[in-house]
Amino acid sequence: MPETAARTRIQERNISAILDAALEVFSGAGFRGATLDQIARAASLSKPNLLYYFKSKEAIHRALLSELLDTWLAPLHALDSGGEPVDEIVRYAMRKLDMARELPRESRLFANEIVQGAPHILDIIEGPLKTLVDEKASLIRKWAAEGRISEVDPHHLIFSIWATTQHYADFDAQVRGILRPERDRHFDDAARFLTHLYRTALTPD
Amino acid sequence: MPETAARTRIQERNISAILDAALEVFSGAGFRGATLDQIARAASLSKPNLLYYFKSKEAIHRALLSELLDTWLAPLHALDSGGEPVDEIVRYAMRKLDMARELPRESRLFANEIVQGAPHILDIIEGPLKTLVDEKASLIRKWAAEGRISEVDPHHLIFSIWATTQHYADFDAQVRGILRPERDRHFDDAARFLTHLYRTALTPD
DNA sequence: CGTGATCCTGACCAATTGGTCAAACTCTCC
DNA sequence: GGAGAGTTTGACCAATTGGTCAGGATCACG
Repeated sequence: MPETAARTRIQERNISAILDAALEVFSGAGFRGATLDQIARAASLSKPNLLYYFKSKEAIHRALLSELLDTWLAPLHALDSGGEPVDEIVRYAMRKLDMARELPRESRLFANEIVQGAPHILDIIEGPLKTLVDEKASLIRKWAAEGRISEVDPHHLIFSIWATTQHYADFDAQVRGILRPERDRHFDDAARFLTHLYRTALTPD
Repeated sequence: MPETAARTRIQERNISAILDAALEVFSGAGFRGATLDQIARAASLSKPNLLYYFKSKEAIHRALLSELLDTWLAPLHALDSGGEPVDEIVRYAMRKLDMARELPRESRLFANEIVQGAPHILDIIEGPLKTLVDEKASLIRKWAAEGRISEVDPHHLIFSIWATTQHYADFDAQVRGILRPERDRHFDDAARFLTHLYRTALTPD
């Protein structure tokens, strides 16, 4: 665990192996449900070797969360004042839905964390995340004031987009259990449904 | 842990104290994150005394889930073919939102379980729950075929109602963190937003 | 090749956890 | 008030868990 700025090839490889293994384990079991042995096994390393790179279980978890936060919030950052408002919001929802499909482990990592009261990231939620959301909420409110989308509460609009899209990653077990024999094209169906939902609700008059 | 049919007053009191304590602890920490000591403390009982009433941690968890399942699905059961379709569905969403407000622990109990792959209730999801949902989906499809609501995928409509309403219980920490100083009337705002969302999306033409 | 830094491991540890058990206590009901 | 069922507990246990440590293996580099 040397604090040198540059990383050895070995460090590079092992640290990313650990983070990947940790993502797998933490996202499937939550912080407390995950064990260092599981992570070590998944990373093909010995437990003491894990602790050579990260000084504690918490340190791994913290590193994971902060590594992934930017990725996770990128789509909201990309919500731009440039385009056509309704399209812009629908495209945001679609981007989030894509992320639920392609990064389900990341989604579940945050879901686990937040369901249990967000003990490790409350400061981020109340700080940078709140700032970002408030900023985008202003934009949406402006669009509504200009009559370019219908009058909706921007915060709750954003929450509903998070909820409906992340649902397909976080509650995957339930979705699959209920859609059972009807094949795996359910992300396409979800995309169609959500597009309709938000387009009709946001289009003015 | 006598298997007698009728329950002593003491059994009555202690079993419900245990289930209430377990709901508190399991919903806040997940199955694996919860400990018997925590539950025992919350129920004001000794740990061996807990295990006198339930023979294992799993048994407590199982009892909780099955006790709460009916309550949890009642609103969907109540979705009736009688009323005006759009009202009926919007009222279903409102009932679910009320439950998120009044029974957040129950919501988080199920959320924890499902996020982690639903290991203890997969059979219920794939069995009775799927049956119920498929049945209500048929009803919704019928309404759409009759032109009384717009053409939407009924399964994804139901998922989106679950997602948007339970979000306020399951991700409460995040919602509160972001809405921070803006007071606690956010359930009313959510109700208004969701009513608009589903009413506009479901009203035909 | 050698040497210092980096990397890795087996053995070990203290704390926690789910669970057991025999003995003691307490309630109920005749 | 006493007998038997029902209730409670302290002491205990084996397994698991997060974490340490001294020493050995391996790498980079002059």
